[in-house]
Amino acid sequence: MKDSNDLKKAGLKATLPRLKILGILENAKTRHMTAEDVYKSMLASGEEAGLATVYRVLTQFEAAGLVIRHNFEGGRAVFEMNQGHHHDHMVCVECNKVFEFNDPAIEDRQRRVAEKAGFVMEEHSLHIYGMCDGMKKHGKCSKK
Amino acid sequence: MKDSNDLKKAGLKATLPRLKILGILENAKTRHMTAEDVYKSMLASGEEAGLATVYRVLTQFEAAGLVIRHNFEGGRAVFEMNQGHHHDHMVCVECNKVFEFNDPAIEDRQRRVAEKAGFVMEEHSLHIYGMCDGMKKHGKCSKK
DNA sequence: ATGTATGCAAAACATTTGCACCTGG
DNA sequence: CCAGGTGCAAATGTTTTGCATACAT
Repeated sequence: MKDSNDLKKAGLKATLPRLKILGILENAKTRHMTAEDVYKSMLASGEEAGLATVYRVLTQFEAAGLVIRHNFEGGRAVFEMNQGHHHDHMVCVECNKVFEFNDPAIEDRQRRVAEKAGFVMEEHSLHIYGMCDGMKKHGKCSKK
Repeated sequence: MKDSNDLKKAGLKATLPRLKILGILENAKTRHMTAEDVYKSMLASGEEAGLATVYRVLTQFEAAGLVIRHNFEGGRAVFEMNQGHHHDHMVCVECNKVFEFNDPAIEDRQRRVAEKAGFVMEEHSLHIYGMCDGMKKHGKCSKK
């Protein structure tokens, strides 16, 4: 659970908007939110806020390693708290729900592939798009 | 090697801009091009062309399965001819060069992961970002 | 002919930036 | 107090769309 100390460690003043955004990302039911999602959540909780600030703060948090930005298909970026352990994502094309997973075998093979190509891997992302379980079973997902 | 027949099969008239774009994508030295790349290439070969048309045609080609669109990091989409066989990508963050690879073990694990989660996979993308061999060896890549 | 495509300009988005005002330490 | 942060509005960059004209069949 991050707090104002983590912000200071990152060289960022513990301002109200930043603390608020941190809280939203930590307590969100959906761990993966767009900048707009965060912005709306701030407004909803009666907070003065500008969308530009949300973007600025999220970008700073990303640089500080506090959050991770993902570019899934569909144009808008989504952000999630960085929990320290790498994982990949499955995204439901029906309800947009995001599922996390980690497969050591895949991670290992990726390392090998990069190495064999003389490639210095900095980061990697694996996205699986499809239809989630809820959609299959009930004809629709939570969101749709 | 696709031609006007493939366009007709896709329900698209064999117009000059479409044939030209098809040719550019097939013969490009760099298999992965942005819409702007294609547009500039058309102008360079003395073709009347609008960027909007390039986007429209590429989108139609994608829908027809003729080309594949990728959303790498960095905002702009890149397109490549669909050669029929799925592959993943390594992108050099220095020179933007794109390398293709295919690892059966990874493909297999992905299928398993999705299956175990009750997920009906429609597509998947694996992107490795890092520094390519040329960059490591010569201090710079072709493009930079 | 005639339904489609095209080019241009304007619109639509997501995201970033300039700037005057505000605020945390 | 004062550097850094914020909100707002305007700018940016990419992709999409409306519309009158041009083209393939």
